[in-house]
Amino acid sequence: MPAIQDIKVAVDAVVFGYDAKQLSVLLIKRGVEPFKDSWALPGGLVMDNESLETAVTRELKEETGVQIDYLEQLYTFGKPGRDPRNRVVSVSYFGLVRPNHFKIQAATDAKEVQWFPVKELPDLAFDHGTILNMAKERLKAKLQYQPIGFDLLNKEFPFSDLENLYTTILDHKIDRRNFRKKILSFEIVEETDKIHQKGSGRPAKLFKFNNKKYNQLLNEGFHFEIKIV
Amino acid sequence: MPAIQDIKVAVDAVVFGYDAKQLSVLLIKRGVEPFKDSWALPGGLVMDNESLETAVTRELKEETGVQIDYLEQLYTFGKPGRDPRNRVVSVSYFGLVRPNHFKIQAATDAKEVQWFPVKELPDLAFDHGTILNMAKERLKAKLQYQPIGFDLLNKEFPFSDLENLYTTILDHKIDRRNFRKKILSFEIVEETDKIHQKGSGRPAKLFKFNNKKYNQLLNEGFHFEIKIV
DNA sequence: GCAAAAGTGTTCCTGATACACCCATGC
DNA sequence: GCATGGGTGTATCAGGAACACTTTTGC
Repeated sequence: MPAIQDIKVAVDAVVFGYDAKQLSVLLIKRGVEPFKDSWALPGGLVMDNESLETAVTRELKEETGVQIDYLEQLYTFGKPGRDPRNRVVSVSYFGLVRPNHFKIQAATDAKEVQWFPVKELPDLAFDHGTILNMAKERLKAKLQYQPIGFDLLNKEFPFSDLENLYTTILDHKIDRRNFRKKILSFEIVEETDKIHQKGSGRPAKLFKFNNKKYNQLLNEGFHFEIKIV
Repeated sequence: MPAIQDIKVAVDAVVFGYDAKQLSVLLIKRGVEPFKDSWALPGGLVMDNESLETAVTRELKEETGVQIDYLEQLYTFGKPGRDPRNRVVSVSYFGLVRPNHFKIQAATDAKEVQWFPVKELPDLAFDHGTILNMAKERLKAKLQYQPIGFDLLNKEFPFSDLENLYTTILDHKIDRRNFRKKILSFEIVEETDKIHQKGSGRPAKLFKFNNKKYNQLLNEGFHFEIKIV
């Protein structure tokens, strides 16, 4: 057993947002060394008495001001040398926010915060590029077997938003009729009596995800699945 | 930022073995406080200059003597209070071993090592019961979308072993003909020219998993899938 | 010859895929 | 009246599920 272990524990978050047919990631510009002025994932050291989840939520709030709608653990990165100063083990998280929680504001260690479309990412500090890639894979995979897409849309959304979300993130065409049929067959989205007008074209009914119904179906052995490719 | 962080980093491993139609887990009896004489997952503190994977492998070798055939990260547990002494964040791993690597031998912090059938588990130290449950879920899920079952069997195995492995771990009946047809249709297992005699009954051809072929198919977009339930 | 496990095909049915036209609105 | 996006049904096809008898060996 080592006499005294000298390793720090940090958390980092990859937070995705979706709006205007674009998938974006929340990044901060570091205000302190190392990698001062580089773009990086929001995150920081865990405090002695808070849980890992509390730490991510706190750091996100402090550094970016975003309110998170979905959060899960992604992976833990701990190779010696990933931080040039001390050994740091980083527990990374994967988060999603709705468009109306997009308001951001930099503070503490972050001198800037910005949403970057995933197609136009800057170089990232540390091994954050690796973490981000893993998060993108996770998002693509999960979209196909868990209804997490709804956490990227407004609570009430036109069907075309859902459809665009899938085609954009998975980068694949979908047959509109079959997609709608499939989603509706799950009986986890409900029609509302609201109607949405988007400039030109026929107005669209708004739908909403019924989470209670989803959990109930889960208990009965239901399995969400949208296969693309 | 906290002045000085006081958190330790550990690794723990849930190692599964399969033999004689039983799924077993590798546990150690702790030789030191806390939880002295309790059964626990093998693991321990990470040394300053080793990676997390190296740490698990080392601890497994030291404490149990097993050689691991498959290893992946499972989840990181870090709630304050999970260790009665210090705050310890544990990165847990999920491992599989083949029957012929079943030889075990206790050492260092472990005063005993033993394979426990998952149906007859003792109470575990710390939150190791939770970790073990998550590992069981992961195993069940992965069996259905990755060919990891082969890492629990001998390199060359009769088809019935594979079939029994699936029925045992997933706790569900499978149609022998459909199962064989499905697996063979993937073209990732090959017939060998060996034959295996198991007491009574007709001798069985031995098959082996072709990992190169599997990886090649993966690149072509192949997706392993055995759906049960 | 009988007990035990291995090996093997066909039918049916469900669910996925492919595909094109009409509708409601703004300008 | 035309441009824009929304809404809808059917026919075909592929893959999953159900199902039982024959073969080879040991005793």
